[in-house]
Amino acid sequence: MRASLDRIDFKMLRLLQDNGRLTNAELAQSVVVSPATCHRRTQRLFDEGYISHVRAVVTPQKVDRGALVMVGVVLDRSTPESFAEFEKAVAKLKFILDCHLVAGDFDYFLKIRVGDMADFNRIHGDQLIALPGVRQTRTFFVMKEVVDNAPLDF
Amino acid sequence: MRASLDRIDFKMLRLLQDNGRLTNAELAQSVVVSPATCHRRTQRLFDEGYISHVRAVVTPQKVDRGALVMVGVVLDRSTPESFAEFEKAVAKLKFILDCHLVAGDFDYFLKIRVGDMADFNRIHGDQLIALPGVRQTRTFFVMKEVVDNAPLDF
DNA sequence: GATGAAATCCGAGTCAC
DNA sequence: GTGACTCGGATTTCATC
Repeated sequence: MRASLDRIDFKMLRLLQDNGRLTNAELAQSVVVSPATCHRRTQRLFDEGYISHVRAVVTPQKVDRGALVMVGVVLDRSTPESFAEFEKAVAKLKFILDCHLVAGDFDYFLKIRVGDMADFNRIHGDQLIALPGVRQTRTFFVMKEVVDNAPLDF
Repeated sequence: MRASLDRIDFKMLRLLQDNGRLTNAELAQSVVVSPATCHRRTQRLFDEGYISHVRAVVTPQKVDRGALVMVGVVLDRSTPESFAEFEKAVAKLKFILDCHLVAGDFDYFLKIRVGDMADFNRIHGDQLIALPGVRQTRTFFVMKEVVDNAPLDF
């Protein structure tokens, strides 16, 4: 089997990233191969992990998750155990969309979606500062989402 | 037409968010309605904007975009014109996945994906500090992606 | 090892109720 | 909201290169 992607595979990836509902027949037409070949290639993109999954993107504002907040977190101690404990606890909080260990003034950056500022303040007091090992947090309310989760450019 | 979503609609939204490739027939079974009803409800979720689009999620590491960087940006001036100009320029840079206007120590937060640190350093020098009105940037390299773009919990 | 044509099967989309 | 129907796409097989 071919080791990497050719021009057609990349085009398929981009098309599917833009529209995950494309039918195999449409995709085949767009990249000018037969439906059978297109189907096999698409399978491969999934099987080999180029596409991890397909997601219907839900509009946050429509399901009462219109408020976005970025939070910088500093832990008490910078030990592997401390990090592990924090990360384990974060995974359970479903309102946390991103959690990244970073180099710089913070240990972690969180991206959080909630209904509104009141929600966030309650959650912050109840759940964020209660996370294991948290020394301090810095909250950045998002006032305008200029670009959110743009497609990958490759 | 019903003004909001019932329990079945919410379940469909969650299922489609988890797997955008679900067939209408499968979805209908999962929520225990007929395929015809399920089809109409799904249509509505799209037509009324509950689902904005469907995306195949491409694995960044597989397409040489394995490096993630968060960048805080401070502008020279806090005028609407300055903001508008900055935002317009940001929209053209495809390696910027998120750009949010925030309240706090920064004006904007960016989330950026590139191939590696060398890529980022070149881009930072060439394109980020060259963005209109940028006074300073603070870079946070992501050392570990604990959670990235988790599904929305609603 | 990959391709396209053809054949089968099954779901999407529509209509009447 | 359901059931039935038609059409077209998904998926497999197979011959070919």
